[in-house]
Amino acid sequence: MIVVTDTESAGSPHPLVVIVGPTASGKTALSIALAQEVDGEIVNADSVLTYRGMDIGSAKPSVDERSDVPHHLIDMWEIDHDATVAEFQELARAAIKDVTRRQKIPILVGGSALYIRAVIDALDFPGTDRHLRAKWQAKAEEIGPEALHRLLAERDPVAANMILATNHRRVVRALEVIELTGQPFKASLPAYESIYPRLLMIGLKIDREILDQRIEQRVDDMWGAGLIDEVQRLPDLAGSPTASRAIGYQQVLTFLAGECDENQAREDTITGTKKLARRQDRMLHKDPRTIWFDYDDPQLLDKVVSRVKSSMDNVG
RNA sequence: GGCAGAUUGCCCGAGCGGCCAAAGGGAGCUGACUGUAAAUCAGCCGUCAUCGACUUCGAAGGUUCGAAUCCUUCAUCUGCCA
Repeated sequence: MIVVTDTESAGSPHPLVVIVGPTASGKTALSIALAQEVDGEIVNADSVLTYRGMDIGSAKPSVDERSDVPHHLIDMWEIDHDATVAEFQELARAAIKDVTRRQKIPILVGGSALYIRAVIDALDFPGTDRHLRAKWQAKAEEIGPEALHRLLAERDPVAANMILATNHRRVVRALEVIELTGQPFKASLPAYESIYPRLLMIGLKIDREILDQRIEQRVDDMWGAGLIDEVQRLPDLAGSPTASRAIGYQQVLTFLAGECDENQAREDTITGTKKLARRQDRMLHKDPRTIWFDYDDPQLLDKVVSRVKSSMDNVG
């Protein structure tokens, strides 16, 4: 297991603060307010915020908000960049190191458990190879999913046992990794043990009914703010394998392609966002390290600030 | 006012005498996850429950061994005629 060395974090009085919660739970507001209180800097852990030009549909913090507090890993990629967790992991760890070195508190903010865990836990990604992946994808279409799964079973019975044949994407990925590394595909996530010894995880808890209302409101606001225009200003979006999948963008692209009407796209965005938020929430709740607070607790900021401060006092 | 057609579970929608608790889809709930994760996939989804039992297909009656499916009346909605 990788452990961050003393000079990087362990001996530092600065913890790594992580703020998690489903989409529309108020992470952005909390993280900015917290950063101002404790002299922190924000490290984004959201895959869509990394893209330049995707502002409205990603609910990206505004330029104003970002001028109050330094933000890292936002707007760092062009639309046609293939996002990968492996690359993100490296950049995020480097950003945290940099913030810590400057004696500021890094605040990692995101809704995807995999992205958060990629940064804070001992995950080692084998990387990707476009050609290998394309090759296996083609193979999948050629011989069909069952045959592909049988191939996987020959090469790595353990992985095949853990991956359903119907989950083409994971089967393809497993075959890709096996060929890339020459090693079996490790198909299970590690324990919830951070490589950052001074970790404080804060979760925002929100009732689903209220969350749904906020999502509806948020999507309506996005429409009013010109999400469709934004998509039209991004000619590369449709061809991008990762950016085009973002909720809201995906639906607007479908509308612009003439495959549904505008209202349908708006409604699909709402339900898509609700599903996303639920999935995020369920996954996030499995992490036993997270300390949960009500999203609308009037003392929220005070409580979180005092957690952060007490974790700093406890040094040594 | 006259003629024709509809009414199915949270929503859409198939079913047109037994094989129907009722296809399929959506929504919802839950789970998996070293990947592209705002992705991908799986299970559950009338009620209670172990096989099993019980209440459903606009409402009320009727025909039949047996009805979501046939008949009658009522209610609501939709087309054509006035």
